[in-house]
Amino acid sequence: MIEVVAPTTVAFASANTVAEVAAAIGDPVRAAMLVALMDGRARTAGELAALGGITAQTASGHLARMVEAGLVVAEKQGRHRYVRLVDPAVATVLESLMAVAAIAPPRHRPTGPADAALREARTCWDHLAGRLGVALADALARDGRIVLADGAALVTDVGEAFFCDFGIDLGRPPASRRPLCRACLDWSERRPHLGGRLGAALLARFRELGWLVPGPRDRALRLTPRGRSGFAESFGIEVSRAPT
Amino acid sequence: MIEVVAPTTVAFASANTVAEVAAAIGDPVRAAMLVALMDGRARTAGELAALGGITAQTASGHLARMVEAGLVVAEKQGRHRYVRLVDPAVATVLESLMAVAAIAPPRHRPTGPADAALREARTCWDHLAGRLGVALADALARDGRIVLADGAALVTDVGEAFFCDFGIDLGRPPASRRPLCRACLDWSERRPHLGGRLGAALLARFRELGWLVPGPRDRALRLTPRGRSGFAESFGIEVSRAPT
DNA sequence: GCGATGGTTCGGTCGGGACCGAAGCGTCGC
DNA sequence: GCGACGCTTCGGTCCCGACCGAACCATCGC
Repeated sequence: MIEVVAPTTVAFASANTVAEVAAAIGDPVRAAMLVALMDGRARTAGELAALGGITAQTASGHLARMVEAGLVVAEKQGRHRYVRLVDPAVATVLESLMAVAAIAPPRHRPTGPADAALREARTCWDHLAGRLGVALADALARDGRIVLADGAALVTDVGEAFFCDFGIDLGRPPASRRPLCRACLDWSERRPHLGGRLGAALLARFRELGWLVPGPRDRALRLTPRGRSGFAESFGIEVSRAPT
Repeated sequence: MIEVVAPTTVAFASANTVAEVAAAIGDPVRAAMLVALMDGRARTAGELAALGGITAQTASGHLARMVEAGLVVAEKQGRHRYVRLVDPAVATVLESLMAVAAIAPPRHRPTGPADAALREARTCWDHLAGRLGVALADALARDGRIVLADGAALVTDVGEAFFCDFGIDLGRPPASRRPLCRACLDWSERRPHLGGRLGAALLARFRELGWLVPGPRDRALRLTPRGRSGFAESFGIEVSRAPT
């Protein structure tokens, strides 16, 4: 018997605070900073200022506002101040905003060469996104290693054995309540890729194997020749045009 | 063999457009309007103006901006202008914003009586959310009718038969690409409830059976005495304190 | 100690946008 | 036709916030 208990004193978010959070994202410079932080890594205030093309003092104001809104946290380390997203939920907001922005009528939207690399393969929080990420989810589902139905994702028994062979230990640490395997909507492909602990472990393993190397500054990932053959052999994924 | 094809000409969302969409949400009045539209129903411009406590001409400006940002669509009908969310993806953004707002440190956040009713049971786009929605998902999972693992949700064979008995036809209309059953994070409970086609069908059936009746203006749902016993008998859900 | 570096605070400018009053336009009811 | 109604456009006010220059504070290397 599941009982619905009386109202708790949980914090309640009214429509006003939705506006506050949205407004804190709704500035070109701040949005760029947040997107840059989506890979989960922390950056210094100076890096973020340079990224936004603004002076340090303006960036300081932006950061203060985002801290106030509960989007990022900052911790001092020596004379640097490292900033990171406060929670994966923030990355989720950004992804969903991108999805809505992608629906909107494509007005004058200049797409540069960096965009192409991002569409190809990038990190989403700590897992793999982009065309390669979607293809990976498709391949795993095709081979019965995961079930990818209706936006949901589950690891099968076959899959568990496979991932173990591939060098990923899915033994669940009791401390972590993080979902094992989450279907995360890819904003550029409009189809799901794999998130959660499995998604993170897969990306970590790919980097360990030297299949993917991170870009210098942005979230783009570069596929190495070894990765090219690796994805083909282990997952049956043929990348038609390798990004150079 | 799954092939990753060369880049398509899909519309690309840069960080700037994320800011545009977020800024279009990031005003207290506009956010309140959008939240009011989250049930998927359309409202007239005048209703939304009254809801925000502003004059008609100011509301007109807000609506124009939200249309421009691709958040809502408006269609004229006689001398009224009906406004609705452009896509469920917009509701997803709002839900995720609420989730982030709920994480943020609970500052002076006055919670009124309407909030309590909303926490109890409400519509989320077109399905059931709130404590009752979360309890329903829990109960269905406990009875093996769905599998609710790691934020994912799948209907079992047992469940399919049960839902059929309950008066819900899950035969998939080929035209609809909408997920059958989606785990939707409940912002007030921080736990998943059921969305997708199944979630929508369940709520529709509950209203058909007279178990739940919609509130006059907001998204709150009221549990009827019949619903109280119905939820107990069919799902084993005991609501400890019925909202009057 | 002293300068260099990273970051913040203060003061001031300036543009965008939220708001309303008034006027204009289309639709409905009579 | 005529007024009532729903909504938009125009013009104007006002305030918030994004930005920078300058000064200030903390830390590091020496």
